[in-house]
Amino acid sequence: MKKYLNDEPSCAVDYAFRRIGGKYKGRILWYLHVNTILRYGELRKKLHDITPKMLTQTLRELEDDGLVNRKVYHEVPPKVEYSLTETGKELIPFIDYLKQWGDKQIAKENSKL
Amino acid sequence: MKKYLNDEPSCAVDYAFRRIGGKYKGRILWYLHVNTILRYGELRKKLHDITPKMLTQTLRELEDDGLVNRKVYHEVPPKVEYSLTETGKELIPFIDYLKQWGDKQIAKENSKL
DNA sequence: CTGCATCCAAGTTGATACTG
DNA sequence: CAGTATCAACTTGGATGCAG
Repeated sequence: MKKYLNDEPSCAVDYAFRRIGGKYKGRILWYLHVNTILRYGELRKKLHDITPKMLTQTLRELEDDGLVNRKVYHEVPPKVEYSLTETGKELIPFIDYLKQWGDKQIAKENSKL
Repeated sequence: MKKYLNDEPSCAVDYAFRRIGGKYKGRILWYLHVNTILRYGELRKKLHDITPKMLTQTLRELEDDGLVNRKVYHEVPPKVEYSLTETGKELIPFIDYLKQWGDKQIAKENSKL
């Protein structure tokens, strides 16, 4: 994650956006909110249009940012579970709100057709 | 803006993210929330690191998405004012929340140094 | 003052094949 | 099962100059 330092009052808004602004981050956080715990393969199925590379990359970024936990089971076959951290959970109300807003906008668009 | 249609439950989250996920959109919405009305040049000063091209481009996207109003005064010199639409205002609680979260995270990071 | 046009650089995502 | 590696394509942002 890039550095970010300036004296703008909205600095924090920008900061937050960069942490959750990836193409799939919103959806991953949402799925982990709804399901609490998901394995790598389960996330892959839910995000049906994601490549393994992007999924791994995105999960690593979220992990580095302290938003998700990664729990590895050293077994055969391997098993890795992902879940929200406390910090990640703090974002849920916000994602909830965003989802409601999105639903509303989509409904509005459909009613125009 | 690209089409987006699938049957995922989190569809709306993704939809919303694409509408406010640009590099400067969060900040612009925030400034328009705090100041209510801003002229092109004022926004440019506040977003001191933005180029005119990006500012115009971003404002057009927000306008097309129905989040900001653009009011042109046909005078010399020209004058253009931007403000939030009703739909745009609905995003404010969300941006507020996000800002608080961001401030908190930044404080946390600083305390670790 | 408020932009638009052009060209280019950088960053982000995708496709495909392969591994412990 | 859960990833990595490599390369290509796409998207976004920046620099500069000009215009109504």
